[in-house]
Amino acid sequence: MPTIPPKRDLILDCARQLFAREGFHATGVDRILDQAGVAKMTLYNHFGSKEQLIVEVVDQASLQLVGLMDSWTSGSDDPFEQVILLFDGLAGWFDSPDRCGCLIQAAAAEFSDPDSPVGQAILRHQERVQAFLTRITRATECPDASGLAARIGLLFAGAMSAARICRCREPADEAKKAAAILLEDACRRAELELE
Amino acid sequence: MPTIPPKRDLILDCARQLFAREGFHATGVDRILDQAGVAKMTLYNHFGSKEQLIVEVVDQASLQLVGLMDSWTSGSDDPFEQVILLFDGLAGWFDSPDRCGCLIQAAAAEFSDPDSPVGQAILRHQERVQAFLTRITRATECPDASGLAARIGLLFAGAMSAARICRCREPADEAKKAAAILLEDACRRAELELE
DNA sequence: ATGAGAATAGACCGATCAGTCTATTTGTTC
DNA sequence: GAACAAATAGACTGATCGGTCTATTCTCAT
Repeated sequence: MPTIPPKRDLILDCARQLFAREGFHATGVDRILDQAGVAKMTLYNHFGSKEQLIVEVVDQASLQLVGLMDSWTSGSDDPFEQVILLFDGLAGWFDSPDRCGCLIQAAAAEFSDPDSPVGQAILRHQERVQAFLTRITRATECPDASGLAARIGLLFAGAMSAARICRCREPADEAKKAAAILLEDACRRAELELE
Repeated sequence: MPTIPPKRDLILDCARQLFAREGFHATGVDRILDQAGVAKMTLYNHFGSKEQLIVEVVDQASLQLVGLMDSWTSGSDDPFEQVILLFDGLAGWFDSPDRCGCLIQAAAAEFSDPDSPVGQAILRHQERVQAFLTRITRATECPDASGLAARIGLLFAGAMSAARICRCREPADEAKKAAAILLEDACRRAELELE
């Protein structure tokens, strides 16, 4: 017997797909039950409410995305190459046709109250991403690594937002160019200051 | 008698506020009617359906935003200064406490079908913004003005997306720095090629 | 004053919403 | 085989959804 019941993961997976495709408010609980082939009480015994289910879906999606970012960049130790790999990975991520944008951005659009449970989950994600990017930019040894990470994060978020609309990899490719320029510029300035 | 009935604009305004604050699916038609103090048939006589109302709200929000972008940048003819003014304007825009992100991004999150009427309105907005930014970057006389515009557009979208979560002007300020670097870099490369 | 078009209140429709409850069946472990 | 927890189907609740309909009132130009 698995420590985590498979039914629970099944519900989580189906909910994630439906939420991503149709939106959170537009997806009824019954639709999730149909898709998962699961009884209503099974869902409510596991999650208690639709809101709690959404929180867990958002948290799972966040961990999955940050995990992907980590695996994309694991091929190199050089921060410059890592940023390239990061946006290449993102571009590949958006190549899959069934993908419709970033689930966490969608959640942020539908749940604007930062004090709500869902809002808190979104904030947790934002911190995870920022911590990850800062870990990369700190290796450049240029000052203001967190500022540089924030700017690269903006490109990352912008690429996701644009990809939701155009449904292609071009935004990620364009963001890669921009991120490379920002990183190059930051390193150049750091060298100038050292002289 | 005004050519455009004031009741119609009142509905449009209330709907825009509620959609921005609560989301599109989460906002019922009745809530809009209460807020506007208007009878149900008045809304349906003017717009025909909730979906059509959403389309008009999105279109109005798009025209308003592009108009703002135009007014922010109208203080200068220099493309470099215009980009600075653009992100300064955006930062100021997000300073108002009642603002919760970009309505068009929220619409893109909730209506993922690009063929739907709402999806079409979102695409129209994207084209408007891209055309506006390209008009600015073309004045730099550097090659790939549209690519540069796309990259600045990513920063713009990223700043909006981040501001929805952190509810502050910092993302726009950070995006301004990044955009300045991108623009500077593009001009520098153009000069190098001329030599 | 009258006729017309716009707006009104509010009942009403079937569908769906999130969530609860019960009674039954299943699968696993002693 | 007995016991127990997990999952099942499905009826059910009250509320809300988007949308329709009717009958009445308001406003205003003729």
